[in-house]
Amino acid sequence: MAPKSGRKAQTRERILETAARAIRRGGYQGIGVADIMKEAGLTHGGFYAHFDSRDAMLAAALERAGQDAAERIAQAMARRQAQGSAPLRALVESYLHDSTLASPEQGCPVAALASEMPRQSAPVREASVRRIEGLIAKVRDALPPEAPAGRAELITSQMVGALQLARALGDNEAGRALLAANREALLAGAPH
Amino acid sequence: MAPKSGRKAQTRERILETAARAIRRGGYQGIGVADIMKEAGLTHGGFYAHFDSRDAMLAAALERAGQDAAERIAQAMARRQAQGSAPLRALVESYLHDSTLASPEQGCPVAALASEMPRQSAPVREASVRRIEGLIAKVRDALPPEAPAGRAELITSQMVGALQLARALGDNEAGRALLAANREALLAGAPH
DNA sequence: TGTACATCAGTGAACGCGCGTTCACTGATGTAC
DNA sequence: TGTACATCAGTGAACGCGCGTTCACTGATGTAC
Repeated sequence: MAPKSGRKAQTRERILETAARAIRRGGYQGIGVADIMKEAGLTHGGFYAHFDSRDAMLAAALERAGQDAAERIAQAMARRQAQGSAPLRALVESYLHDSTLASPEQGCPVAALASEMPRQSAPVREASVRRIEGLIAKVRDALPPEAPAGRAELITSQMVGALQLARALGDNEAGRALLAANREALLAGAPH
Repeated sequence: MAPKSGRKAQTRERILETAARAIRRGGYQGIGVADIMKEAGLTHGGFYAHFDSRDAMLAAALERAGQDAAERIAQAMARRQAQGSAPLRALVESYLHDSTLASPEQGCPVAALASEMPRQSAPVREASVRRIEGLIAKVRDALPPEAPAGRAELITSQMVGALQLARALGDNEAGRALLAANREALLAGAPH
């Protein structure tokens, strides 16, 4: 693999960051090679100097989107934990915050893409599986060690489903009410 | 509107049923006008005698898919209730049955399409909102009347999220384990 | 019952367009001496 | 320090293809008398 610090590597990073946002905004099928290159300030012809195919780029962009979202969530959790919230509370309040309704392109790629995942090519599906497992692991880390087996899977399912349904209902009263109901249920009885 | 029993109306029904299966299998973007007409045994040119546009067909197909899925779930629930299951148990066991992993085209269109919904045209988004509300209402009907407000929204979020994540993990041990964990959690303490 | 005509559902060729991909080229950067 | 050449990242025109949509036409069905 080429060194990461050269000019070409920097350009590749820029394309990848653009794509990581684009797939969360428009879905796997919602954005084209030319769009992404243009948004990254380039012309479309250069694309294949950086990726073997559109599909290879999608897999890489998904991974990048996962890293980006994980960092953002970690920062939001840290702020809440610094103010005394328990880890699970910090996670749920961050993941299901009202502001996530309006900014899918900065949010969790699993929530943004879940129903499209089974229909992708093998490399993209494999990257999708890793993302889901990573998300479940992050939830598990926020649970107290005595939590029963399977608890992380449940919470992840509910959070992902809630965020998707809320977004489909819209950034309005209905969507926010569904989010709020899920937040409260997930936190019922949880420590501060 | 034209009479529903003529030859043309029958053909329209056939296209609609085909499309209702196709969008659950391939997503809103995964299937074209020509594909659907071919699968319905027709040539693509006739499509516009039945629908104003591809988009109008998508909205109608989503509604049809919802009716189809609602009927199937109602039948599966009835079989279980006849054997003594409480309504909620019958619903959860039907909705999250292992067999749903392999047959999205006969399943719930909300689970099949949720993450694509926010990106569709206004008519399709409106039809999507109606589908989600219909699903929540179906869950509410299965709950005992003393259930707290918001309970149907939670259960719906968890079921939709679980089915999507399980499908993305694949029709294998990982997917079935996630489904099973969610079934058990939703039924913990529920009456038979 | 039969004939002539009108209606109408479905056909298939054609359109304009946007997509993923390729490739010859350009201009900037780096290297040799 | 300067010149000549090689390397390389990015450009932009071009390709083949599939898509949604249109439309002149065909052949079957229905109606009038």
